Amino acid sequence: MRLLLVEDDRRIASDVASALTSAGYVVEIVRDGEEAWFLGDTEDYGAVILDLGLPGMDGLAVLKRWRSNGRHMPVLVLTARASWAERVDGIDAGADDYLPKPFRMEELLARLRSIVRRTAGHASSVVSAGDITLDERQMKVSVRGVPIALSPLEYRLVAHLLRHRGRVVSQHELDENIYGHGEDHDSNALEVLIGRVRKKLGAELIETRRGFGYLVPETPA
Amino acid sequence: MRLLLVEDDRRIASDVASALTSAGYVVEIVRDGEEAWFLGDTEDYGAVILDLGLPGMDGLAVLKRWRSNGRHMPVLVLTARASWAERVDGIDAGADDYLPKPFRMEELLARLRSIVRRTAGHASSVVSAGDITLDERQMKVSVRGVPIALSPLEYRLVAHLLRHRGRVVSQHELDENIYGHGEDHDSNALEVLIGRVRKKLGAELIETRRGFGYLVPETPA
DNA sequence: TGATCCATGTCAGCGAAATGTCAGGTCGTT
DNA sequence: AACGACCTGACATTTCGCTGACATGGATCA
Repeated sequence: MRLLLVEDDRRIASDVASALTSAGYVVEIVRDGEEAWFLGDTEDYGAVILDLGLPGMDGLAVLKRWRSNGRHMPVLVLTARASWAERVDGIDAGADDYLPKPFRMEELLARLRSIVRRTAGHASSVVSAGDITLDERQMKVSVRGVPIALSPLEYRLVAHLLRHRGRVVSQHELDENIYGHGEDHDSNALEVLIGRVRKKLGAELIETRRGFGYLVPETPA
Repeated sequence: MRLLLVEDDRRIASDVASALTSAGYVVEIVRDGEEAWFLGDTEDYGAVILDLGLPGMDGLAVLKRWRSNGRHMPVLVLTARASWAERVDGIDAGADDYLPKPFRMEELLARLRSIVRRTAGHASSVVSAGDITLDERQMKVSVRGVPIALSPLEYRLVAHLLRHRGRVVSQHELDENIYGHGEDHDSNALEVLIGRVRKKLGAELIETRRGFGYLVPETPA
């Protein structure tokens, strides 16, 4: 799962990021409120870990703007100031949970799992493109109603492409979202994966944009 | 909005009640588990604030009986004890949020707003999938009407999977909800448990989603 | 106290599924 | 045509989940 980590303290950011990474998440880090807002507004993250006390734009303001733009991803708020007033503000701004610094990494992981689980029902869980339907709750992919068995990696590939249908997705982005950060790329594993998915779901689903990446066309309503 | 406040300590009850009243809620107070259960079962409340440690009937038991009767109003549990195990018990019993004592009144209000905001859930006393029926009130599982004896862990497993039928449940989530701790996982105890349940209830009930978790398919009505 | 039962964890090994690797192919661009 | 990006099929390897057998440990009861 892809996470956005918003934290300006480099030391904390890298500690947290490495813990998250080894827990199997794919992590993007930003240190600035403006950029955090932009990414959270335009990209899809499974969850956001948001430090208050940021340069650029206040963390709570970022959160409120996301919420008022209809962005519902789970948000875990971190803060050094552990006053109850802040907790209240955070919850009212739309935070799903709240973690005062300093914290143990295990607790962060536990709370993260908790909010991800709790808000899992809110995601619109069925996406489709062309003949293909993806049910994220059941992790089931169907072609014209017929369920197709996909391996884990194949599923992640399809899920990511369908979530971002209508735009070109680079190989690098796919790498990051499907595998973790294993920098190998003298391998064509991704291409092989694409091939296998095409064989199962039909070659038309995924278009190749030579030199740029892959595209699942948006289906006109 | 009308609230039910279940709290046997008169001092706390009146403090909370006056705070709630001045926050605009209409509050009814009960001090006894039996009466709480009766009112919660027969009247409609926007939310319930439930203290554990009650005379008459244990708070968690009250909550469980509400839930198994199909009462799904948001419930905020107050407790002096806040261990992980308690939390798991509370969540299993159907609590929407937890607030450890002592607490700030503002935080109680914030959490109350929060659980009311996400009014969505539902819980009924009997769920079924395929040939399997789970009666949560009696903690009884049947296959085509024939009761099957399950061990405590087996029951928790089945109950969790059936409550969340129709979506893939990760091994980790099962771990957390069946056992109550975090990071042991170099054991295959859960897989063994799954195997035993399958032997008792039939292999078709639980599908394996390799790499992701398990799924009890939703049965079309 | 000891015998026994039941629930549960542990372990080793099996087999299938998943995934990576490689060695050519194909296709498009210059 | 030549180059590089991409595709494909075959094969090797690794991972994952299942199973049966055994160990442990607590509860119960004579």
